Amino acid sequence: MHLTLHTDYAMRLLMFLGLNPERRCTIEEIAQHYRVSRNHLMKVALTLTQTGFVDSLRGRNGGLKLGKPPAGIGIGAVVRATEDNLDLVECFDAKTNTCPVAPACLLKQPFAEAVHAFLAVLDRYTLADMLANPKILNSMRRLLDLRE
Amino acid sequence: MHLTLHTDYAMRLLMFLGLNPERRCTIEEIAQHYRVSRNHLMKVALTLTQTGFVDSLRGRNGGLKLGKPPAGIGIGAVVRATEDNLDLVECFDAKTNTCPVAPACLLKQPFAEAVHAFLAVLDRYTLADMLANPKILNSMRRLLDLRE
DNA sequence: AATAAGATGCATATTAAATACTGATTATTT
DNA sequence: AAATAATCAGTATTTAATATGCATCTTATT
Repeated sequence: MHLTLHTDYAMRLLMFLGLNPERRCTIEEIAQHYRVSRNHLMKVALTLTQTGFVDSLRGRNGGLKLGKPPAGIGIGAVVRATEDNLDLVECFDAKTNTCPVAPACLLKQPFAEAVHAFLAVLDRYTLADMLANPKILNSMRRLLDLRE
Repeated sequence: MHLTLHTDYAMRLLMFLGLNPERRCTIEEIAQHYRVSRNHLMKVALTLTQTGFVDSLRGRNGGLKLGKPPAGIGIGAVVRATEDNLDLVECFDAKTNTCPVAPACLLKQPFAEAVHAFLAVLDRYTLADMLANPKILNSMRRLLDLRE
């Protein structure tokens, strides 16, 4: 059980923007900072833009900034937006299910409840919580300096 | 985010054994019942045998039966045994992590907590709960009859 | 001895995810 | 107006994880 890199990158991107609130950051620079595929990050940025977590501006001097204040960006909401398949087991999706016992099976309930609990925990945290530690800002700055 | 078929099949296998407590069932017949790969199910059976959830006997008249009473088989424990990679994000595993911010990042904590909550819910259920609905027995019997 | 079952290891196929590529669109600067 | 720098969009390719298949070995019963 794991989340996709899509979600992982989404969180990193949001953290980067949260640590640089005074300006627009380009996808290019964020990708370089994390040493991550620029193309993939671009799709992540698109998802986040379409869901309103990020505000994008095209053209020269364009780039990304947060679409909401960090305290308004819930981790659970981001995961729900970026992780498109939260169906834990085959039988969660009637379309693809092949298990003949599914209609009478009692397994779905606890799994659904477990996913709910999982997201409920993430809903208690926001991007602001992720930025609370001053060490992270220093660490990111240092890494940026090293690279340049 | 999803569990592997390995876990899915493990639960189905345990339910089948739980519904047929009076005899040993062969992997072959369970695979046929769910219309599932016999080879894959065999590996699932091995995992469950090695972790004690299932008791296996080789040779003629051999087969599988539950290794413990249904009320002693927790869903959370089964998931932990069959799902080998519960590392939600890359940085959970220091060996494979590539994110340069990981040491200072605050993201790990909420995700770890969320997985914990997820498993805690499953720990509240046992195989006995899954077998509580008489409809499932009927449904399985009917499907078995149809097939033969 | 023959047979029927699980155990084991290796090989292959399938699928989802990640990445790369190409071109289009938009805005700014000169 | 032209050049440039950025995001947006769609498609194709690569890669890795998962699932499946196959061959052989071991064990127990008849």
